[in-house]
Amino acid sequence: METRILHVDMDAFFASVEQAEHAEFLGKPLVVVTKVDSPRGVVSSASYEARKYGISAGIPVGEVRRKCPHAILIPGDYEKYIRVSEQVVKRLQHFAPEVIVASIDEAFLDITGCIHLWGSEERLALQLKDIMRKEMGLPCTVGIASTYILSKMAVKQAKPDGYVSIPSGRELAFLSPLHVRSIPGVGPKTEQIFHSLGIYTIGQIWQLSLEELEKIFGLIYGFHIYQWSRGHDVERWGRLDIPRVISREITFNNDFIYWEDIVPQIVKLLEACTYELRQKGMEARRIVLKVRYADFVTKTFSYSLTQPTFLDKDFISVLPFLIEKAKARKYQVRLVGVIVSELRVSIKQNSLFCFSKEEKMCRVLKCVDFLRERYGFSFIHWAFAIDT
DNA sequence: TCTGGGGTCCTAGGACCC
DNA sequence: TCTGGGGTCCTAGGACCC
Repeated sequence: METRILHVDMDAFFASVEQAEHAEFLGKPLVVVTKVDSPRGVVSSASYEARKYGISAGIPVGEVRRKCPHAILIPGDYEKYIRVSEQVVKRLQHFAPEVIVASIDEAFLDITGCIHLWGSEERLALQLKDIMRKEMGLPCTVGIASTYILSKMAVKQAKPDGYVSIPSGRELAFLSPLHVRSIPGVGPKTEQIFHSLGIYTIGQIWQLSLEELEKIFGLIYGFHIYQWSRGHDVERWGRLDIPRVISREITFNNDFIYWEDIVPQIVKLLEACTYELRQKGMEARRIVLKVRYADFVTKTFSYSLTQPTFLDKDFISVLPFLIEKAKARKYQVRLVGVIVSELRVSIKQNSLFCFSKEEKMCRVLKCVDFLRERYGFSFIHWAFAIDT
C-alpha cells in the first residue's frame, strides 16, 4: 500500500482562535500583536480580512495602523493558543493512530491505513475540516500526498480553508512549475542564489546534479535541496518532542543605557528558563546570553559548564563573565535573551538515590516554583538562603 | 515602518590532545 | 626538534520556520 500523509495547517491560527471566541471579530480585519501600545509590537497573526491590506506576521504595529486604520488590534494570549492547540490535536487523534505535532498550528497524520474507513481520502479530509469548523470554530487547510514534505507543499498551494491532494504518480508534475520558495527550507538567501543562477522553478533545480548542488550549498544542505526538490523527505536527526534549547527574551520599550538596569532583567529571564527546565525534568550544560543593541546588531555570548544543571545559581555564577563581554560593545541595549542548551533529561530529579542535599534543593526549588507561579518571579534569593 | 519571541539545524575557526 | 593529521570540544554566527 502506498503511504498517504495528511498535513493540517490551521488558518491564521491565533486570529481564528480569537474570532471563534468573540463573534464580533468575525469577518473583521483582526490582528493579534505582541504589544498593542508599543511601537515595538509586531504582528503575530492576521486574519485573512486583514491580510487583504498587506498585513502579515512580523510587521510593526505602526505599519498595521497605516495600512488599515480600522484594523482591530489585540494582544496575544499565547497560553490560550497552546491550550486550543492541544484540543485540536486531541480531535485529530480520532482520524489516525499517530499524530505528529509539527508546531502550535500544524500536524501530520499517517492516514495510509485509515482511508477505507471514510470511503476516500477526500471524504476524510473534508470531514476533518468540517469538524474543526463546527466543533472548534477554526478553519484549516489540508494537504494529502505520498510524503511529509509534499503534503506540506500541497497545503501551501491550498491556503486558506482549502484541500489539495497530490495523487501518487503526479508528484513531479505538481512540483515542476512551482517557485523555488515553495520548498519549505528554502528562504530568501537560497532563493537569491538560485535567481543568480537563472533558476526560478523547482523543475529547473532538477537540471543541477547532486554534486553541483553540494558544491553550491554544502554537502548537507545541498543534499537536502536535491531530495526536497523531488518531493522526498529527509530524515530528521532529532526527536520533535524533546526540546534542544529553552529560551526567553525581551525587547524593551525603550533602549537601556545602564547595565545595572539590564542585569535584573537577565536574571528574570534565566529564572524563567531554569523553571521550565525543572518543569520538564531536564538540565542544561550551556548558557547563552543574547544581546541586541540599539543599532540592531545582535551578539551572543556563551559558556559551557562542566556539569549540566537545573539550578539558577550555577548559571548565575557565570553571568558576570558573559555580561562583561556584552558590555564591551558600547551601545544601548534594545533586547536581552537567555538561552540554555545542551539539554538532557535530569538524573537528579528522577533518581531514587539522590543525595540528601540535592533532594533538599529539589524540594526547595519546587516550593519556589510554586510561589513563582502564584506571585511572579524573583524568589530566587529564598533558594540561596536555604542552600547556604 | 524601523524590525517579536520561540524554536531547529548547520558551519567554521581555534584550542587542545594523541 | 620539527612536522603532519585526525578527533573532539568550545564559541559565534547564520539560515530558516511558525
